[in-house]
Amino acid sequence: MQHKATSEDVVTALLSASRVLVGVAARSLAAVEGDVTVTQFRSLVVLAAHGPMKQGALAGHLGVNASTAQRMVDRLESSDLVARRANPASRREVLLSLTAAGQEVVDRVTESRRRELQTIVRRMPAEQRADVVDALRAFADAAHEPEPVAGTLWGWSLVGD
Amino acid sequence: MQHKATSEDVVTALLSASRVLVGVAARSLAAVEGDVTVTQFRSLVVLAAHGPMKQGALAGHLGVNASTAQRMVDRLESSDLVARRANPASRREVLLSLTAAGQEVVDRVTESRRRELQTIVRRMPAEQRADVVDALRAFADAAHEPEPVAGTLWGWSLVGD
DNA sequence: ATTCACTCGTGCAGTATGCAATAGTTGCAC
DNA sequence: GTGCAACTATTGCATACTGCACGAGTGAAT
Repeated sequence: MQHKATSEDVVTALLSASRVLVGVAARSLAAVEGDVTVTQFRSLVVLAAHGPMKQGALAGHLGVNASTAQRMVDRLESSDLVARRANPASRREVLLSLTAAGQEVVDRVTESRRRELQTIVRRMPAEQRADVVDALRAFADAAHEPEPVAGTLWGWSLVGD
Repeated sequence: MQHKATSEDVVTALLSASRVLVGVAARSLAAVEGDVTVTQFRSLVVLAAHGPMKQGALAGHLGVNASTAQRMVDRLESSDLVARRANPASRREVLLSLTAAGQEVVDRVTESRRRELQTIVRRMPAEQRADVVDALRAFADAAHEPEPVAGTLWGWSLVGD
């Protein structure tokens, strides 16, 4: 069983594993669910990862239309999760940044996700963990650690970014 | 490096791998994008996997409100991807089933996804593939192959189901 | 016959999404 | 300096997704 793994087998295993990973991500977001939508959360993650940016840049990272970002930021601003401030250098730009509350949402979700994954991992025999790391690393390498998934629908920036 | 994998390492590797998997899924859906929305596609997948069912059942599988399913089916019916037919046994039920066109959409996306994963897997050294299978299987097992992810937001039924 | 549970359908409200058009800002060429 | 082109944010319009609440038809149990 160790020697004859067809790529079909691998693909099947990958699909199976992604079901789990996605379930984890979904639950971790639901866990903090304080009205924060998926897309809204994606925005928060991008801002947390890359720091303050223009609205257009955010739209680019999310792979959505500028107008979509526009109105999402409207709502995030209302919820006090994101702050708009004028760019002193150029009056036509608006700089977005996370508020403390926004940062806190990101932290809570991330924490929840890591905790749940830890729980699963601890159920695995310790000797096998090293194999998982190697295997997944090999997979990710083979995949090229992909282009930033332009225009993604899911923006799994969620899962890391 | 083979002997001391902390669960932190594993979690990190998992997060990294999920980025890849999600990217694949996103692209495979975009590839066929003929107006079909994410949610709509999820519906098609569920129907393809479990066969004809009532609207309420579909809503349950998707983890959405019955009214959401209701109107989504309205649109899928307009697009001729799903057919409503009365259940002869009980006049209060409506049975949903995939049309040929609907089945074809599912097939195309699935095919695209598998093909892309295959491409990645083939880039990996063959000896390592067996490890990946074992590792991912162990992970999925440890995760319990989760409860149908009730109320999922992402419904990665997408990825298999 | 009445009551209760199940199903589907609809109205209402809020969010997300894209395309197109508008308006203010900036830089560059002339 | 005037004017044009590019950049940025914003708004209008149309559609889709989402949940909650309510209504209507159907079926089953008492």
